[in-house]
Amino acid sequence: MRTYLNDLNEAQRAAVEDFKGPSLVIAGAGSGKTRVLTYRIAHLLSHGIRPASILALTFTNKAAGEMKERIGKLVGDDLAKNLWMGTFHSIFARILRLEGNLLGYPSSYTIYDTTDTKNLLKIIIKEKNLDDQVYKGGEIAGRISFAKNNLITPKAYLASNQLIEQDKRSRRPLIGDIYMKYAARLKKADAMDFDDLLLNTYILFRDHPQTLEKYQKMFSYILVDEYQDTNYVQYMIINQLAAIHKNICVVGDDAQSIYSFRGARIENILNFQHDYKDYKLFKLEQNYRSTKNIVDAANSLISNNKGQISKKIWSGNESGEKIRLIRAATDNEEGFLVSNLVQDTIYSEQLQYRDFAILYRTNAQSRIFEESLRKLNIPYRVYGSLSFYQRKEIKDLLAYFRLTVNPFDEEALLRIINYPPRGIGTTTISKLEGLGEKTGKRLWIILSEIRNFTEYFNRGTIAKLESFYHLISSFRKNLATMEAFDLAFSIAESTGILKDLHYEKSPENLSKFENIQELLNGIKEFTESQTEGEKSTLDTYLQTVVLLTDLDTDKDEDRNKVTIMTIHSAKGLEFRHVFVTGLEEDLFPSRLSSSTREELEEERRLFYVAVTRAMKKVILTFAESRYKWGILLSCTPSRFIREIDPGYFEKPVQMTSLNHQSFPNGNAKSRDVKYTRRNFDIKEPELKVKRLRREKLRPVDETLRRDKDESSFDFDNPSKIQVGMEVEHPRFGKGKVLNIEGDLTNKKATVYFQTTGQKQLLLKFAKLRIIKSFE
DNA sequence: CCAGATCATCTTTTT
DNA sequence: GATGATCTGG
Repeated sequence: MRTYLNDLNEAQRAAVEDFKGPSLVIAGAGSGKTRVLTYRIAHLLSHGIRPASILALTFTNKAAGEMKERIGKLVGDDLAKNLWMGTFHSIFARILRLEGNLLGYPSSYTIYDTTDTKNLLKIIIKEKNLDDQVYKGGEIAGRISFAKNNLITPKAYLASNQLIEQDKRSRRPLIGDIYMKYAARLKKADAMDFDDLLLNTYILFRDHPQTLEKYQKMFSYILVDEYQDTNYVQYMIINQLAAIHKNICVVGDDAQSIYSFRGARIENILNFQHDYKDYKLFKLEQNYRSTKNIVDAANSLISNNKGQISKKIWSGNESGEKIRLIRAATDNEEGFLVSNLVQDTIYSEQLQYRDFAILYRTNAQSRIFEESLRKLNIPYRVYGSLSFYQRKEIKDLLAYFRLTVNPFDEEALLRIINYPPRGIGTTTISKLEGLGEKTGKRLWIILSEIRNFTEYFNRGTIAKLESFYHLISSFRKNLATMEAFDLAFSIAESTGILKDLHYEKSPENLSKFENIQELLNGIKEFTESQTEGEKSTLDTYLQTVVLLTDLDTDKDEDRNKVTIMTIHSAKGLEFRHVFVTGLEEDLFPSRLSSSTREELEEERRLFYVAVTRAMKKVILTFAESRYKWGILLSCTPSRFIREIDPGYFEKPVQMTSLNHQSFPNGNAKSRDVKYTRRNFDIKEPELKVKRLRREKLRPVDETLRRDKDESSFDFDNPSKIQVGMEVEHPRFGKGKVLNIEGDLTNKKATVYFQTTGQKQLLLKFAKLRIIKSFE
């Protein structure tokens, strides 16, 4: 039983054994951070501390699940099961289910995801008759999120001169009002967004001292993972909870702070010593994961950043292989080279698919790797991108579930009131919304007394609305008694969603049908996983499902697959071989994060995270040209490649050459990869059909499109455009026409042009403005 | 009111 | 290229 301490090195062991009082664990990449956390918790448990008095906050649900499993193996599942362990959001959601009535929320409140939030904001912006070009849903959502993460309520927002001034300067003075309205609408719908889960928990504890005290006493030990990525609210809540016992252990690595865009404050970890004077510091500096070469390369990269906690990460492993750098001509070739290299390596080194990860900066890059892997019949799993739960058919069905659990959930109601089509159109819906505004009543209430509104709706419409009301009501009757799966299945069936998709067997519908099946299977699994006595009704299912990400729902059959994901989602994971792709200026580092030093340093930390995921081998790739918004443009290799000391690369690389288009003497040439013996007779039914359909839709996708602003674009006489002419693209600037393919007079042509600026762009596109013509 | 077609906008990163 | 918003003819 006590032998587990022998699994740890000295620093780890100290951090595990010394569990009283505040401690700060600075844990470099691969230094056994998770191991320290799990063993520390196991250690607490083996000292007789009750599991229910331990609060462990992790970054993903998956991390929590794995940790629980490992703790279970050390000290027994029955102990591990009762730990309070999960993400900030899921733990606080749970507390708000229990205590939210103090703030006026029922325990069946709904959690709005990002899409719901944006939709609601769009509605509000429309209602206020504001220009949706100035007030864009996403940006307003970001602003409101920023406010919530900094404990600024709508009232406080409107009272803050500074914020109002900022908004005025950005010509959006009414954001505060939108925020106020938004908060009211959420409340009216008994709903919270992601940020509310944190903000409301803070408010709950602030305004209800007896409740705070209950949890302060209950959680005698608090552990926080990835502390460098906590934001202000999270920080405040942790401090609230830890105030009595002060047995708080935070673990993190300032070099891996990559979430400032959602309010994470790297200072939280830097200031821990001020917050808890008698803190103990533990530094884990030995990297067990990666080879010497990888660790040293990562160190040489991160040393380009200024402010960090001083530490020396080192590896006692073999020196290992050097980093490979691969240049590809296009993004497509990048996918091709990477996939082939994966396959070759699997053969030559006898590896498994799961040993490989392909990482990138933006989700949009996933498609190409999917296609190229599919062509080679390599199984893969994409994480993130369009999360399973974000798909239309899934959201539709979930909306029925949500409405059944919480009929005031307006987003859900509006989503499905006419899906599948039941003759309730936009006119009716906007009348309903207008009534809702006017009377202050929730839409569901209006529906319930729809017969009183004969002056607004005609008889037919009233009948339709009433039957919708009865449909949902009939589900609600079964809510308390029926099992989650049975109810879900009967909803999917009686709404006609299942039949609809099954009836017409187009490939899209088939995949939708399968997705819905998968969702239902998930619910089935959920029903079965619930222990005896626990209710497995639909509302308990919904409570967990919103906060799940793809990462959390790993299945056995997914285990031996190549992993494709953003670097952000790769945090905390490790793979034998890691491809870091798309290493080009304006992509990685992102164009939007290249303006200030702080932003650039965060991008660099992100790259650091990417490289340190690898155990044995790192492969960096970049393309010389890439499609973006359907436009081909040429790219410059990322500065980050040059920031790694050249000595860590496979062949000496003349770094200066990276500034230019060409590459020196055979370095990492595309032909380094053999791909002659591949055959391509592969099955990819989905893809082909999809392509055909698209082509039907758009027989000529290189159509020269007519711009609305005809005065500034010379399309009345497109034949004027000639090779050699100087032209201007609204986004990419001035350039020269290189080549024209197709028929200009019929406005069906591709115009290639090269910009004259410092960057060489090659565009294939539509909108051109002539600056100087060939007279 | 609806379905299909066309337009418009978009890309960081996530709980 | 892909999604959601908007237009159009039935």
